[in-house]
Amino acid sequence: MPPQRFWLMKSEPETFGFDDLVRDGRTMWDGVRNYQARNLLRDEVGEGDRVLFYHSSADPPGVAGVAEVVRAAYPDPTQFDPEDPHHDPESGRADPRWVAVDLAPVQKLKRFVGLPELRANPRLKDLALLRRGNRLSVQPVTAAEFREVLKMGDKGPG
DNA sequence: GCCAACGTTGGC
DNA sequence: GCCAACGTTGGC
Repeated sequence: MPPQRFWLMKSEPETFGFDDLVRDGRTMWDGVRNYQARNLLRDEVGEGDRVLFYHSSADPPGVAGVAEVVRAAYPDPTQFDPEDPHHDPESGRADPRWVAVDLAPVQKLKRFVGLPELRANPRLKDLALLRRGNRLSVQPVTAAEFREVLKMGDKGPG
């Protein structure tokens, strides 16, 4: 078994938030249409990896919980569906362009860790999420960064 | 609603 | 291969 790795994945809570993941028990994390993110999903993200579930375009934005990758990359079915907003008419079933993974909830953080708080933590200064202009919907997180965010979410600020 | 940042597209 | 135009992301 490959070593467990750590990621941050974004979701818009108005569409699908961490509480929805807890309710459903499992979800297909789909709709990635960026090549850099696709390559990470396809080549690097593996079953058993741990995920910081980040609420983007949200009020407030931040990390809501921890998820686990329960199925590694497979063809994202939404790319073939003409009714789906993520439909890609140029992707064919013989050579699918986009992939999805499945996630399951591990734990909701005791306390939501908002973006300003992440920014304020010097231990997270290299977090990919905080780099200027970053828009990737899946990003690598180091084990130390992952632990740090969990720690922040386990108790009060400061 | 605004706008900065970034990716993609397409004319040349 | 360059680069302007355009679309999207996402915080504020």
